[in-house]
Amino acid sequence: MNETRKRGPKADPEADEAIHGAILKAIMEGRLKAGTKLAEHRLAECFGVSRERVRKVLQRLGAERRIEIIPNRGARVARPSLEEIRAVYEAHRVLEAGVLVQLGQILDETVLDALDAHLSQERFAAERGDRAASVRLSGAFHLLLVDALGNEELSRFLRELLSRSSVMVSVYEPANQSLCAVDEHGAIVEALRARDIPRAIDLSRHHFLHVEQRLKLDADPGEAPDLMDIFAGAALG
Amino acid sequence: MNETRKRGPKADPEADEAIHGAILKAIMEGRLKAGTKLAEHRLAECFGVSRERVRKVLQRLGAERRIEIIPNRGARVARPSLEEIRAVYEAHRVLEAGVLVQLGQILDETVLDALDAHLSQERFAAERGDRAASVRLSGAFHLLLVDALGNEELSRFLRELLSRSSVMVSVYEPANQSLCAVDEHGAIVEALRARDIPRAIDLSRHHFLHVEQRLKLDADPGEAPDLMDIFAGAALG
DNA sequence: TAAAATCTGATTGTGCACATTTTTCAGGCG
DNA sequence: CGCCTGAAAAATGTGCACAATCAGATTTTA
Repeated sequence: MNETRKRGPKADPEADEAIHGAILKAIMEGRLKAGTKLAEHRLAECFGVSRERVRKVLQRLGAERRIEIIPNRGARVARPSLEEIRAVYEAHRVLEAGVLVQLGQILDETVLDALDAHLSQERFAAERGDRAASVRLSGAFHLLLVDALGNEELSRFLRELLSRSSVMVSVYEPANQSLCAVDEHGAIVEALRARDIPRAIDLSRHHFLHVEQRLKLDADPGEAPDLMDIFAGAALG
Repeated sequence: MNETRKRGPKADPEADEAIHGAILKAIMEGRLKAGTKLAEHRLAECFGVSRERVRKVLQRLGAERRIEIIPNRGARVARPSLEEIRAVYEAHRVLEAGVLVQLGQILDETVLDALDAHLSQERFAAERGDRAASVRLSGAFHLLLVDALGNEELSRFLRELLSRSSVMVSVYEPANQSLCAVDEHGAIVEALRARDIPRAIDLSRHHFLHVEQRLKLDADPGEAPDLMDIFAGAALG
């Protein structure tokens, strides 16, 4: 009785979570591009729920800075300015420096092995030329670093930053450049294995500055996509 | 015409912001203690607004992790476990390490002077034995460090962490101990002035470990305070 | 008498109707 | 041809009524 959709006015926190996750996933995967309008009634149709439920989820996404809500003008996927993008990348860079310092204190072989395993996946994706996988794994590398600390607060903050930069990629990044050079990730892991934290920080720093430099501005507004297509299979799933 | 309360069903984003700010301030100042029930109808009375408006604000505070919302059981001020507290302090410590690294790159006399001025205030408050001011200034010191970077993301994240630790203080900190020794703050500034970043990081690290060690667990539930008193002057202000 | 079950008052969750604002767009004017 | 004007249409914001659920008191039962 849990898998059938409940139409009645019963409390249903799972549906909220499902819709939140579906929209967030669509943003992360680039299917929802920056600036796309998120009309309440339309979304309600897509998911087959009431407008109020969509509304609540949008408010939450807004509080999480995932989307931008303008009073009386509705919600749209955040279209960050170049300044904001710089700030997000800088925040990630600063955070990672701190993470590396802390990693130097608690580093063990298990973490290093996990990082090595991840690097293999990254290299494999790069060899295949699988851009989608490369983008995903590139973000996952940095996530792996914070998750190694086992700190919920830091992990969540980085996830927030990553979800925002994923939007930026669709706006400011030319389509055919790889995001994070695998070699640079590898160098960081090497420095970590050698317990040379200052070098790891410096490598991380230049790695981010590299990525920031690659940002380019092409204010291509693009087409307004059909929400029905984007959330095709996700209706109450 | 802006200072009179508007009863009509007009859009009023300012009221939301005002209520959000009032509750947040009450939490930060320790007037709302951890675990306090935040009943919707009661709050609506306090602020003289509809229940839905309060509801929306509570949802937002929940998304910001300021309060805890349990389905069908309402909202209460978060009562973090000892584990969560440790995590928040650790997150602050890790973040500040990264901040210090970045500060080493952009540090100038203006920032150092601002820090010195702040230290004077802290010392003055400590001499007076003004505990309230000490607590406030102690948090402000760390805020000053991130704000020196001029990065909106980092500043907001730290503010979130601080608002959470301020709740913790009321739960786990014995009433009569000073929070951050001014000397430790001063030592960090000294290391910064000497451009000795590794030392600054180490000082910061031990400073936080110090504070963490001082945490004690006295699960005093306390009295249920009267919300009407707490938000006495804040009705639509 | 103590534990379990039930009932009741209070609180939270949801959909709906309506007010308000924004957007769209057709028509007229310079 | 472009631009302003204004009214219709669409979308958002809000309060209200009602349903569902929970906490505490009361009653029932072994």
